[in-house]
Order: sequence, then C-alpha cells, then structure tokens
Amino acid sequence: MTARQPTVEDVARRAGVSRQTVSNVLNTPEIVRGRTRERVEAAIAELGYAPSMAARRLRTKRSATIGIHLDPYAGGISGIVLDRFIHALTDRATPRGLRILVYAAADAQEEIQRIRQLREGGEIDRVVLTGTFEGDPRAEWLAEHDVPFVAFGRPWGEAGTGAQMGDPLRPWVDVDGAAGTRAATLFAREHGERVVFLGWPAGSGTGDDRERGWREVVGVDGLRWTSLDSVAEARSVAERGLAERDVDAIVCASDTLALGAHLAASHAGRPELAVVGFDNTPVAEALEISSVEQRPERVAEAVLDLLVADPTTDEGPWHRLIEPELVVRARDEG
Amino acid sequence: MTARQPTVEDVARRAGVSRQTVSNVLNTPEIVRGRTRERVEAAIAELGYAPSMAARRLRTKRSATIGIHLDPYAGGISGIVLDRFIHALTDRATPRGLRILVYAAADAQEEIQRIRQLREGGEIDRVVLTGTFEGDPRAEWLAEHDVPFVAFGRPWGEAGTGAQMGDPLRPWVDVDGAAGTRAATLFAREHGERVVFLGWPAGSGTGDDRERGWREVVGVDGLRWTSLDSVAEARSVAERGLAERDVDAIVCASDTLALGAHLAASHAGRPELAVVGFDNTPVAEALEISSVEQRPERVAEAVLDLLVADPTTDEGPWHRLIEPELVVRARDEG
DNA sequence: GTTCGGAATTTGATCGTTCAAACTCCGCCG
DNA sequence: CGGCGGAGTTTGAACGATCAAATTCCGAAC
Repeated sequence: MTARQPTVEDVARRAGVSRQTVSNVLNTPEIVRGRTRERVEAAIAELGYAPSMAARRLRTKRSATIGIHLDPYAGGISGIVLDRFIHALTDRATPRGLRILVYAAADAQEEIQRIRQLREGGEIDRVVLTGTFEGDPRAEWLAEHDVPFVAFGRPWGEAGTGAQMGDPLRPWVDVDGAAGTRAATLFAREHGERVVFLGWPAGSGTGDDRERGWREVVGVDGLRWTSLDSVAEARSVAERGLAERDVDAIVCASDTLALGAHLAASHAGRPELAVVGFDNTPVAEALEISSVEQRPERVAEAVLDLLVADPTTDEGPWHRLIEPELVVRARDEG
Repeated sequence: MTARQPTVEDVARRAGVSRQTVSNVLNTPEIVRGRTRERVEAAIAELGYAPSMAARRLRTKRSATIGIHLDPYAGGISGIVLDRFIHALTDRATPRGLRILVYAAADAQEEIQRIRQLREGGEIDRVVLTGTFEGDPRAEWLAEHDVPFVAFGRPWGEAGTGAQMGDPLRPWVDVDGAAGTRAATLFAREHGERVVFLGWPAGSGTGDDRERGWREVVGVDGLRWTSLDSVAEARSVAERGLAERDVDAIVCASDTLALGAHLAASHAGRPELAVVGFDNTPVAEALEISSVEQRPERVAEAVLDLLVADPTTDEGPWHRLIEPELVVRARDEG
C-alpha cells in the first residue's frame, strides 16, 4: 500500500512553516528568508514533493502549456521540416517550464473548435500555428479571443510590406527563404553563369519568396522552370529543360524538386551537375545533394521568445526572420 | 469587457437543476431522466459551457492525457516512422477523448524524472514508450509505480519466448518485421532465386527479426550482407557484393540500406535490379523503391486499445503484432 | 519606552469540479 | 394505511494549490 502523495501542507508541517511559505519558496523564493527557505527545500527533498499542476492550474488559471496542431501524415518529405520544428520546440520548451500538447484537426474550423475546448478547459494557454495562409481564420479567432499565439510562417503578406508587420497581435517567425536561395545561387554560380531556378507555380508566398532570392542574383533574364512539388513532374520538367539548353546548375524551391532535377541530370548523363535543394531533408542528405537548411531549432527558439513575451508591456519586434544556412555536400565540393 | 466563463453552477441555475445533475449529464447521462437531460443540454449549448479540465483533474486525479517522448532530430530517415506514429496517435487519441503531451529528455534517467514530474503533477496519467530495449529501466520504473503504459516495440525478448509475453504489466505493440521481410522476399523471388539480404550487424532485436523473415524463405544457404544504417556504407557493401556474385534481388532491413543498394545497382549498370526496403519512407517513395510499410496507424490504434484497457479486469492479449504491408512501386512492377 | 514601518510569515477564502451521503418522490406491497 | 425501495435529484465536503488580507516580528527613529 502506497502512501498518499505529499502536499504543500505536508511539506509545511515538516518544515515547521505554513502552506503559503512553501508556496512562496516554489514561486517567489526571493521573498523568503534564507534560513527558512533552506528548511523548506530540505523538507521538499525529503518527502519527494512535486506540486500538483492540476491544483495550480485551477487556482491560477494558467497552464504553461502550448497547443500545436499535428496533421495526419500525407506522404512526401514536405512534412519533415515541420516535424523537426516540433521536436526542437519540445526540446526548447522543457527548460523554460513550458509543456507541449499536440492535437489533431481536419480543417481550420475544427482546429478552432479544438483550440477553444482546450483553452477553456484550461489545458493550454498559448498556441503555435503552422501552415498559415493569408487571412487565416485561426489567427483571426485567436487574436479576437486574446489567446497568445505565434505563427511559424508569414500569414499576412510578405516581409516589409503591409502595416501588419509590426502588429503585436499577429506575431510570427519565418525562415528567410530569399536569403537561402540567394546563398544557394551564389554558390551555384561557381559552377557557371547559367543557374536555372526550378520552382513551384507562382502564387504561394513561400515559393515566391524563394524565387526572389535567386532572381536577385541572376537578374531579369534568368531561366525559370516550373513544377508542382512532385519528384516525377520535376524530373520530366528538368529533363525537357536540360535537352533544350545548356545549364550549369539548378537551384530548387524544395528537396523534392531537387531530387527530380538530380535524377534528370543523371539520366541526361550529367550526374555531376550542381543541384541545390531546399529544406535539407534526409533525401538530400542521403543522395548528397546540397540543400538549404531551415534551422528549425532557431525557429523554435524564436517562437518561444515571442510566445512568452507580453504584447502590452514588452517591445517588439513581433516577427523574426531566421537566416537559413546552405549545406554543401560532398558531391559539389572542390 | 468579456464575461467570466460559465461554470457548472451557471448551467445548473439556467436549467433549474443542481450542480451535480449537470455533472451527471456530462459524465453519466444514463442516470439522468430524459426531460431533465434535455434541459441541461440546452443550457450548456446556450451558454457555450465547456468544463474546466483543471478542476476535473484536481478532483478526480485523472487527466486523460498520454505522455510521449520526442527525441531531438538526429538526421537520417529512421526517425520518420516514429513521427508518423505520433501523428497517427494524436489523430486517433482525440476522438477517444485522450490528449497527448510530448516531452523532451536526453536519456532514460532524465525521461524517468520527467515522467515522474508530469505524473505527480497530474499532467499525464499514461505513457507511451518508444525505442525500448531489453531490461529498459523506464519500463521497470513505470511498472513499479503503477503507471499504465504501452511500449511501441518489443522490449523483453522475442515474440513467443519468455514468460513475460502475456504479462499485463508489460504491454507492447510491435510490427511483425519477419512477416514484412517474408513478403518482401517472396515478392523478390519473382525476379529470381538469388535474393540477398542486406541487414544490420546481428544483435539488434529488430534487425534479427527482419532477417528471420527472409531466412525462412531462402533457407540456410541464402547470402547475407551486413552494413550499418548508412547510405554510403550500404552502397559500398552492395557494390562489392554485386561485383563478386550474380544477384537477382536485394531485400533490405531499412530504406537507408535500400537506397545504398539501389545506388550500387545503378552504378553497376543494373538500375532495374529489384531492391526492397523497409519502413516505406519518403525516400523509397521518391525513388520508387518498393518497401515494407509499417502501418503506424494500426500501431497507434492498438497502442490506444491497450492503453485504455485495465489489467486487473480486462483480459489479454497484452501485446499485439501488426502485420506490415509490402508496397510495390512502379519500378518493380510487371 | 513607545511608535512606526517594512520584511517575513500566517490565515481565510477561493478556483470548478466530483464524490459520498442524504433527501425527495412515488408506486407497490402487506 | 404505513413501510419499503429504487430512481432521480440535491447538499456538503473535498481535491491542492494561490491570492489577498491580516498578523507577527524586529530593528530604527523619536
């Protein structure tokens, strides 16, 4: 028969102080006299006391828990960056005393519903949004209901444009895609002038951003190919392109596209053709394709910084652009 | 100025009943008379009432929350299966009214510490273990402290051996690796008799299990190659092997190995050589390599089944082997 | 020696729910 | 007609912490 778990009352009795003093040692140690604090800490250690978060939540109406959505797996490698981000977020949240609760939801409406339940039930008190888009109803709802949140991804137009950039009610963290492709393109130019961009159809903020970085380096007459984010389509697009013109390197909007381009190049008898991907997924790693690394760990760190900041007292900026890093692989070295 | 969130008291007043009746409608609707229940449900809907999980937890000492560990990302594709599992678990847990809390920990000891805190704080009341190994201290600790848990992976010897198989205190769910490689080998034999197994060094339960399925089909004189789980090493092993002997197909213990084998085959001028991987990761998908799919969704479902079962009243079995599924890709068809 | 005031500590109330026991109906049986 | 019993409902207490206000302590100032 196991003994009941010790409470703050038990600790207090043992240390010869009152409940509240124990509570103070836990939450505001600086207001407790040194000798008293030591006695209480000793009692805590002896009893193996751990505070009841349930009781704390009920009283304080705070849970120190972050909610984040997890999609069902859809195949492909695009989800990996998000998973890495979540791993990093979990890793970084723990030392800050924050917990992470993941939830499922089929669409934005359902996600709002779920957030509402979790929030009103006191299970979470902050949210991290992913996969945001312009006019995202989730962000609107969260802002309207005063739920602190940070988005991974720019949901409200491009960097530098629009008044919402500095809006403390719409904080976000994103990776500077243009900087990534700029670095990739500069690197690719070492192999020759004709650096093609293999991107997605225009219209996706992320894709346009990545294209911009390349465009800034190659100028207006740079050659651009377009493909959906599929290996097969990217491959056939690249095969056609390579047959038509001489090309020195290909900078891609994703590793999926890069893989297609790489396969096309190999098939065209040019396995050494420089191809640079984006996201630095295991596919790029395995095939030794250079790729732009998003550094999800830094994103996670920045997200947490913004998430614990208080818009009413703290100063901005309320958005962060993380500088990605080009990872050059053996295939392209020397 | 926003109104205070409604409580069970508010709902009760509105419906003209008592606190407890509202509580009963929520938790044991069958004991409430039909007309009364309807009135209460109407009041709940009108007020938009959502129960406070914090208060419920405090009172019942249950949280309906599952804790699961998330490692930091280590590169490679091996983590993907685990991520898919977690996605599936989240997806399946929600409709069962269970929540999922993820936590970080550097090693087994730290994980035990974290579980203890989360558990005593009432944040989680069940755990899913991953990456278990024989004599895993985490499982020992959990069993000893009466924390319900289920392991993804067999931590206590092989299936069919040992008395612990039916132990309700050590429940697990795993994928039947042998069945997977058996199917893979049978498929590979359509391309010829000489089906090689490319596996990891002996000693890992998972690897040995997967080898067994192949061995059962090819017999004692089947040829086996060994490599650590790295593309580069697998490739060089396969290249050497292919140079030495004629081979009709290669069955691999992982997609990483399969990728290495595939590259070796292509390099040796045999891009059409049948290679079968394991885990059905995006890499296999992208390169159109056939692979054995673990079906993490089924694993998740089984884990949840065991996790909500009560060892003292329910009957076994307390372990489940999930039958994996061979995914044949275009490259190998026809 | 009394008064003042800040620091340290204690006390009573409270958060929102569920448990356990008590109570109210109401029909049925003897 | 009184007592019994079960279904349905209500009431008081408890879960374990923190908040807010009250109290004690103690040295300095007058």
